[in-house]
Amino acid sequence: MNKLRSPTIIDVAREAGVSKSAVSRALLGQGDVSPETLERVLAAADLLGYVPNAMARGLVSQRTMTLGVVLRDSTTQFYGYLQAAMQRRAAKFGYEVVSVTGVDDLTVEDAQKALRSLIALRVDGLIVSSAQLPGEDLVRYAQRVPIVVAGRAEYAEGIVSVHCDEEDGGGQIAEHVVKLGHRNVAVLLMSSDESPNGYTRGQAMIRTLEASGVTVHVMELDAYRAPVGLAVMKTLADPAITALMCPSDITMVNVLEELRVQGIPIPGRLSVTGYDAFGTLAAPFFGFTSFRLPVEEIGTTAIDRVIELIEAGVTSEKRTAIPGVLVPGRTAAPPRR
Amino acid sequence: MNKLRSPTIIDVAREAGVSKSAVSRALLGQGDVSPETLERVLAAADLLGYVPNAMARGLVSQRTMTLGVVLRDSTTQFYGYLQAAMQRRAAKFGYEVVSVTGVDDLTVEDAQKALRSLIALRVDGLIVSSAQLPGEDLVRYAQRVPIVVAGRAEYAEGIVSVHCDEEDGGGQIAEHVVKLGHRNVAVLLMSSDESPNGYTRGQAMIRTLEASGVTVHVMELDAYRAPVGLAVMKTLADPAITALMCPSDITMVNVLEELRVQGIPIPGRLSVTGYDAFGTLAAPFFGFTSFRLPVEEIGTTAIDRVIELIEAGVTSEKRTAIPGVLVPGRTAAPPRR
DNA sequence: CTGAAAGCGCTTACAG
DNA sequence: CTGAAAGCGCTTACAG
Repeated sequence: MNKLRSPTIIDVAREAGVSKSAVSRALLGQGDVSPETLERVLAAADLLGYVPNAMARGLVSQRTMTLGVVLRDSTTQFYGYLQAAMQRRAAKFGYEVVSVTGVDDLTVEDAQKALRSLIALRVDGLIVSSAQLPGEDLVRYAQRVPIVVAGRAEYAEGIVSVHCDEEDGGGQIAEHVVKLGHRNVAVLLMSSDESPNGYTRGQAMIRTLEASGVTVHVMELDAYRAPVGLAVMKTLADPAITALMCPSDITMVNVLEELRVQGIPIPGRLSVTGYDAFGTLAAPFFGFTSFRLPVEEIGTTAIDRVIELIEAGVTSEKRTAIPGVLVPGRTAAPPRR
Repeated sequence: MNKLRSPTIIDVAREAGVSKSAVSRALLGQGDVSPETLERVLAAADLLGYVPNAMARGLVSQRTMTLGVVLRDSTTQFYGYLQAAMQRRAAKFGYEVVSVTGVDDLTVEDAQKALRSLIALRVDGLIVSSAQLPGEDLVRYAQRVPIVVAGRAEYAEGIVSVHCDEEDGGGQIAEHVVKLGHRNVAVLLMSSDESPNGYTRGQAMIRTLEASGVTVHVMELDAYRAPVGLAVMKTLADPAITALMCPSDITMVNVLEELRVQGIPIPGRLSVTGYDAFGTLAAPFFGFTSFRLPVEEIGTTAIDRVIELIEAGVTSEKRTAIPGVLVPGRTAAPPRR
């Protein structure tokens, strides 16, 4: 555990018998160096286990080739998938991705702190995926560093966003329920504070159902993980209701547990739908009727946008809504006559 | 999108009408500053939206107060939970956590690249959670920067590790199966290359079963997500076998799907067990019989160890095995007579 | 093709 | 309590 001093460019230069300028050029592969110098530098660097100090490098070059990502909560699978997709895409362009995540849920304060530490690291670009951060906080920094919001639509001045087309998604899954023949449907609606996405998709469901002449029973919900007992009770109390639409797969699992405990047959007595359809809950075994969020494309596109911003200063699109895909399953079926 | 130059300490100094040394002292809160200077500096910094350049700061102070984390694959929930736990703990000590993740699966090469870029950032400590990275690669860097391996036991010289007590875990869940009365049990065993943890826990299951006089049928598996069709077929072909033990919940879900398609009643014809028991698959709705990995404690302890190493140069324990807890569920029951 | 010099934005002794 | 100076480890014009 004796802390060895990390070798610097000076050490490499001494070992190779050249100047540190030569080492820098050789390692960067830019500027001219003789083949012989190149070889000696490479050998010396390897021998010493030299890893260039990114701070010193970034300080002078004013570029870090690093993208910062603020994640709302890494325990939610969406963020894990997003992170992976971003990393994969960024690597293609030679950028590194470093991320800071919240725990349980990122408070506004946490998110601001995370944002600041990423800015302190002077990342070349920032991707924010946290519903909580107010747009104004972003605007303030967006003049200095390119910022892209991933996972929700952002309307603040000068902020680019990439998100799922919730209008389309909520509409598609509601249409699926309509086509199955349901005429009385309960919808669990998220509060818009807690989840703008959940709210938007819920409203889209409601609109689509109503447009088809379906009677809609709206039940409000505070959070994806909020208790659903009451909503389930109210749904079952009305024998006319034959389907229950949830704002997420997590919520759906909670609903299904309530129904299981009460011995309610699914989809016999009640059809149930979710939303998300990726990760472990998307396994065929569960057979959840859901709607797949295009998490991969959201990540990829967010990276593309931020790199456009970094390298060209402008972006091709200010807001990009990416469509997902309906996932029919075994939890929703035509209503029993 | 006009890229504004970020304000530097010089800008703040000018605005406050003091020297940059004074600004530095005021902002760091160390060294003496008059209350008046303090106030003016704070006001100026706030006005300008000053965020200290972490690179410049790190370059001179030789400390970054940042911990680097290499994650195998952020789409696996274990890593998401680990990341969150680490972040939470590190924040308590004033450290920031930045993580680099693999995609799908981190190759040795990816992991090395990730390690190097974190070292280039001159993080104060490193936590590696990737089964693939050879111990020797770690040893090489461990002389320079404290490294802790999280999630697997590491025996390489000078490397500290924190992991689940797989011996105990495999043993406990096997004992549960024994107590239920099974006398003929199939065990899906991971290859040790793919997953040292999976292999260790599998061996522990086998040992425990055999010690109780149970007949064990070992079936090898390449990966957690590998197809399980053949193993399930072989298990069902032998009517004496009444239980099937899986190395993870993910594998278990695949097994259950095979069984569902074939219409095999669970746990009537066959009891099935998993391993992991956190995240979405741990919801009561599923009722999986499993064993909970102490992911929270692994993360917390890993952070504690790396901070000990950074601040004291030594650690209280070289290898820490943390026990998990048995989660009885509805997928395992006494065998049908 | 090469090296000496300046400078990136900070912190930290060091005088005063 | 304050500011001038040195220096962290690099890159980048600039002469040669």
